[in-house]
Amino acid sequence: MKKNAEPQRRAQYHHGDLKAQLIEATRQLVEAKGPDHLSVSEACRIAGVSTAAPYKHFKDKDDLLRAVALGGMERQHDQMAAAIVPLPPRCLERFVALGRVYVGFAQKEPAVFRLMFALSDDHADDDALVKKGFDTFGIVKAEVADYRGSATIEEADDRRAFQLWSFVHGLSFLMIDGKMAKVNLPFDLDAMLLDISAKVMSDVKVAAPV
Amino acid sequence: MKKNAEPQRRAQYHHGDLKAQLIEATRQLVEAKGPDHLSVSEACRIAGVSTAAPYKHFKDKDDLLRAVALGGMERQHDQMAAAIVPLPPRCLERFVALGRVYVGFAQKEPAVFRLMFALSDDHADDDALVKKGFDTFGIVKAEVADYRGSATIEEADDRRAFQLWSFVHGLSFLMIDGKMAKVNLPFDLDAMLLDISAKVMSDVKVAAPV
DNA sequence: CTTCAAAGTTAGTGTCTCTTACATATGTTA
DNA sequence: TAACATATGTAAGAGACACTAACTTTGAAG
Repeated sequence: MKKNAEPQRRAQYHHGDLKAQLIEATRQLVEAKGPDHLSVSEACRIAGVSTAAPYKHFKDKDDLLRAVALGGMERQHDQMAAAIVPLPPRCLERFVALGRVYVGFAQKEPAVFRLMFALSDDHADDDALVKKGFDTFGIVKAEVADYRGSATIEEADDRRAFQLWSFVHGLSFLMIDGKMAKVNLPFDLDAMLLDISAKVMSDVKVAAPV
Repeated sequence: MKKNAEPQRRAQYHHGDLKAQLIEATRQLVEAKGPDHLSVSEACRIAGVSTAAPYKHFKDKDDLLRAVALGGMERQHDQMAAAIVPLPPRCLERFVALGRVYVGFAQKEPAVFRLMFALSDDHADDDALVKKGFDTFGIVKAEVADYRGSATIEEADDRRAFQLWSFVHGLSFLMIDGKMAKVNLPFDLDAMLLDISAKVMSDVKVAAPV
């Protein structure tokens, strides 16, 4: 009854792409069992390496989880950036699209989504993570200013962008926590997003279209 | 060099109030180190009992953490219920007060706040947790209906209450994640809450005051 | 007083994270 | 091309932890 299968013999001593594969294996495990019940050992088993291998690539378990979180932030950012490209400028539909992507990401990868915002202490020290979050928020801020017909972001734009973000952020958490089911809303996400966007942007003086 | 101090000799064999004290010790540890880096063993050390003792009161570690979460939800609920008592009915200030308590709780007990919404899978099976969350949301719904001058909650009230909840929920998470600092908003919480309350409730036809 | 259940303890088992020392591959430079 | 430095892997093990099994103490009920 040998307990380990993979690690002893591989075609090549070097794995070739272990770092990326460890991140991917961990991502799957996080999604399957949650961040608290995953073990680095198990990710090693999936990747087919010894349990000491990860520590050549990551400082510790948290460092690995942070890499998973960063991957999530990049996917989220890219999806949001892509969602607004085909839409005509200066319409509320652009905010709806951003919100739909944000919420959709949380639903597709709930555990990663939580991870992106959950490891607060270590996150604050991770420059890549902070920067990526800042970039994503920048998309929203730019949209708010653009809706107003301006290329420069004013203080009121910050406030409105933050309101939009808070709303979809909270909405995402409540949805993946299953509060929706309990609360029993006859729920149309797009309508909700449109409604909230209109309300948040209701104090905007829209400049005459170009 | 004996490593353990307390467990071997206590005045009484039975602790008397171990369950409550374990919850409190765990709450402190969660707040100090986060849910991933806390150990039941350490909580035992604080409470002065052996490491096997908790399993007479809790099924496993998650069960203990869930008890901590439930305690948090009770405190949050009670604080919210108390906050609106002294305020005159049917004014936006009541929503501001609710939001202030919600966000304030998240700031005072950020780790517990996360815990209340983070263990989704197990949470859904915990009737006490689900019920308490439902009760708290009920406070908001009742306020929305009352603001409208009605004692019965309609579908539009559900929607508005959910919007308010989503907003403060997201705001809370963003604040405790330190996004505020990065985003650098010259931030007045009360003004923000009043603004968002007014916007969310802007489609309410307020009945003539009694 | 006896009995019993509740609530502790001790002594483990198996798993986990992470370290240390060593082995193997890769690229650079003499 | 040989030698070396560096990157990346393994094996073995220390120390902590979650949880279990079997035993002990205590208080209460009959």
